[in-house]
Amino acid sequence: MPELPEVETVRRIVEPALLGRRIEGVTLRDFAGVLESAIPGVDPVATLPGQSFAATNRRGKYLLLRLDSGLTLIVHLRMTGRLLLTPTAAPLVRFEHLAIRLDDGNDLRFSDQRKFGRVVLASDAGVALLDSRLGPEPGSPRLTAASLHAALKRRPGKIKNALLDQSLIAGLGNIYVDEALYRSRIHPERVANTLTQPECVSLLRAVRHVIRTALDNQGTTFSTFENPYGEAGGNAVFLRAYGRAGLPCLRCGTPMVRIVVAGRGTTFCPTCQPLDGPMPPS
DNA sequence: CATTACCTGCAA
DNA sequence: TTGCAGGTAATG
Repeated sequence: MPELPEVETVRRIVEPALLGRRIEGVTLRDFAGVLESAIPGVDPVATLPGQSFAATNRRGKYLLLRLDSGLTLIVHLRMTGRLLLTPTAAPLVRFEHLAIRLDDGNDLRFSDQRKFGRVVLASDAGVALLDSRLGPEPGSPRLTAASLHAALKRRPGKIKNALLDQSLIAGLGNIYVDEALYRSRIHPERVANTLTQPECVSLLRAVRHVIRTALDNQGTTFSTFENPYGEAGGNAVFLRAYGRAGLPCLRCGTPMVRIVVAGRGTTFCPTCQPLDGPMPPS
């Protein structure tokens, strides 16, 4: 489940491999829908060859590969998408739907066993539109406990739903939302607009901690995530909530509970994360 | 606001 | 054989 740390891990690896490289050819296989155009009348397969990679950026869970023409390939891995750097000579394997041939003997390939991920060719206007739909990055100085508190005040739904909303904060997904709520001792079903200012301070600190830790460990590989060289991330051993249903809470020993919130499997500690708010001092 | 569709490998 | 995994768009 690639979230911000996984996508940023991918970006940091592909950047040195792509900058200055020229696209020599584009191959689409059975699932041609993986490559889309957001520009009417522009066919990516015809347009991409000859263009070179000029910059890489990331916004939330979107990877932005900017070309010297000013166009950008917007990549979203969704759940099982992978961006791979592979020698051109290596045969395309199952699930590799798109191969972008570079001028150094390597391919940039997009693999996805579930056909949810996309690579979209967009103009600067398309990138700006995407940017406008997303909230601040977790590390942005524009995001403060006060701004988070104010935004949550307008949210009558559950805090987990709010944190999964990319227009509130960009880049969080199921894993890091559960981790951040566990660290800040907030029940995932707490009504967002009831969070106190101190809870928002704690929650934002927790969000930044779990994202930074995952980045430091090149992302979480729970089942499928791999970086562009096929290597797993090292953050799974640092997870304290996600995937631990039925196991003892690492703080108090209470068995962790699994519920469904926002249609997602959600793991939390019923003792450390009470629905009625912060625990009174003991 | 919440829930479902999309998709398919895999565990139970 | 069934249902779970989940990011996002679409739907209720």
